[in-house]
Amino acid sequence: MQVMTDLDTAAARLEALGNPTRLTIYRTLVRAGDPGLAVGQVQERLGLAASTLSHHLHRLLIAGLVTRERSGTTLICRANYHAMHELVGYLADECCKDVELSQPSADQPSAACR
Amino acid sequence: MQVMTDLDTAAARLEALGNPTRLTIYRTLVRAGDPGLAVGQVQERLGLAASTLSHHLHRLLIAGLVTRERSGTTLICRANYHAMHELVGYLADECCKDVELSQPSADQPSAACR
DNA sequence: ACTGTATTTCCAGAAATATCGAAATAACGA
DNA sequence: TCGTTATTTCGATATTTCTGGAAATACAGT
Repeated sequence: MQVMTDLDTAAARLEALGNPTRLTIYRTLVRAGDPGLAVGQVQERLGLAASTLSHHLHRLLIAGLVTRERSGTTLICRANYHAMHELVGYLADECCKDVELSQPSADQPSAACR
Repeated sequence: MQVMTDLDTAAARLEALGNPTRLTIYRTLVRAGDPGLAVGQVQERLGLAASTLSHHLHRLLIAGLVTRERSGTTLICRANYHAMHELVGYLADECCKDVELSQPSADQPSAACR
């Protein structure tokens, strides 16, 4: 697994997920799994204004956490597991060495969790 | 490990970490390890205005990601590994079932990562 | 009590964010 | 090309966030 080295990238993804509405959207897409969901289906499930949803999806998209693919007039959205995995890997490196193994840092190793 | 069930709590922690300055502060505290760092030491290392640093530390504090303890006139800050571990666990449950095991959800299981 | 050090709180301004309705765009089918 | 459906972009407003200087608070030592 490729370790995310860019702190700003990690921060951008954390910020993208750090909004209850967007985290709910992301969660919905994760649970939808491989087939993904059309924008309209997400809107239906969450009851957001179309423009609001579009705005949040855009944020998730530019953060790399969601991918989109056109299928006719509808756009299919999917959670990008790779980006999330990178992010979790980054957090694990920063804190919880026991969740994911990583190259030892020059600094003193962080204490084990729990 | 206790699974974090509150989406809003997760979002609050993600938001707290989703700012480059705060992520840097948090990272600094993680690397400082068990002895922690005084607020002034963090300020010294990162070169922030005292009030700005105080503001960000407060955000991390109320998110539960950092703990503080007074030692004389200085306040010692430490990364709260438990909170981070909970957060990583939550993200893993939402996305990457292969990082952490969790109770199966009623919805269809999310696809494996990578 | 007074002084010095460490840190927070208060204040204010600039910038970013969240929300939603209305209008615009994209793609399909007839 | 026209109409319909799906989605985004635009515009506008209310709220929140980020930043840092100045003042206030907390503690220790004398």
